[in-house]
Amino acid sequence: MGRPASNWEKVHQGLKKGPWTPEEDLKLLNYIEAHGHGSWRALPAKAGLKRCGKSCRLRWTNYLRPDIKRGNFSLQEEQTIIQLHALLGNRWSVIANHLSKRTDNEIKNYWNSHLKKRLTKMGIDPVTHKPKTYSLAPAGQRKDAANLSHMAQWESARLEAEARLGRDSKLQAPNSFHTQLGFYPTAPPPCLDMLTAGQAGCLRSPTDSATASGIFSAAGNLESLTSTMNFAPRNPLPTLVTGLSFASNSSAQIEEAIAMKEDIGKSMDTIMALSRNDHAYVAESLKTVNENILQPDFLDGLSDLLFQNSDDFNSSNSKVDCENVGGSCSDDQLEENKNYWNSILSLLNCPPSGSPVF
DNA sequence: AACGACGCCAACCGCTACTTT
DNA sequence: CAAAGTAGCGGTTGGCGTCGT
Repeated sequence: MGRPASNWEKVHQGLKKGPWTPEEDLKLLNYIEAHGHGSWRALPAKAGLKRCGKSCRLRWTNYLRPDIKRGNFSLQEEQTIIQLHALLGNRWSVIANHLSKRTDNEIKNYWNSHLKKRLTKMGIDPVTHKPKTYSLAPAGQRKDAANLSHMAQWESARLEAEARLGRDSKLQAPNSFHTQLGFYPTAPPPCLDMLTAGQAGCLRSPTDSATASGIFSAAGNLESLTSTMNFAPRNPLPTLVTGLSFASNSSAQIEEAIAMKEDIGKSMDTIMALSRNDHAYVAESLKTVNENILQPDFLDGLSDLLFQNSDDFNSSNSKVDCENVGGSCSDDQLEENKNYWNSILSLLNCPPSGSPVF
């Protein structure tokens, strides 16, 4: 008798499961090289494979794709994964988007089998990326960290948008080789610094969330941002606006900066250009909208904000952490922490391909 | 040499989001 | 606008290799 077959079993009756043989790999590879993958569901029959389309897609994306880097992770890659995981959590596909040539599955496995344990050994909670004693910290220190958390929320959303645009751009700008194969390798997502600025400008009060929502909706592909941020009710004064105050020392300057950044929100053309990877248009448009947004001062201010927060954090929680692991906090370690956040910033401000948009 | 414990990683499978009809 | 189809994501599983006893 036994249990009734599940839906999956009904659909996949007679299909092979388990490890792929070299013959199967070859069939799949040959077929995709000749015809592209097209519809994954239809592919197995056409390619002469007794597998489901999903299995073929997974085998291709995680193993056979020619643009996959295999082997040990470099120190740089490890650092990137840890930093992005601190911002994004288990959003492996978004993280993978920033580690060219690595698959989300590979990163996920590496995290679970290596990095998670390493962080745990170091006394860091791999989920929150905070020292395990963090919850005992005084309220003021937690507030500083909360600011960082807000920052992370924004950057998380931005990275998600980048990943989305990256995916979309694969569909929009294939080269002949990829057209032939029917797939597109990881394309450099356009730099969304303007979105960061847009967020800062448009979200200075809870009521402005509607404006932001409109912008993201108009951008079409960015719509899901609104669903992941949860910004307005909980964050009446988003951290990035505070970040602006580091770039502009007087309130008049802040207002001016905010007003200018709202121009970006109004510039739907610019956003649409961004979503279609029309970098030249975006660059030109931004120049006319607000020349100050992407000035180094602004980003430095943002960076300072992080440093200030992390310095506070250093002087309290991180020191606790240092003591926890059996040492004391030196200036070097503080500097290291500062560099940690600096590297996050630089990571976020540079497309993974290293190709500057502006 | 045999066995069990453990770790790694490819693949599975269910769920969700997105697209098409 | 709803339903159906499709693709993508992420948690989980199971097989295989390695190491220790």
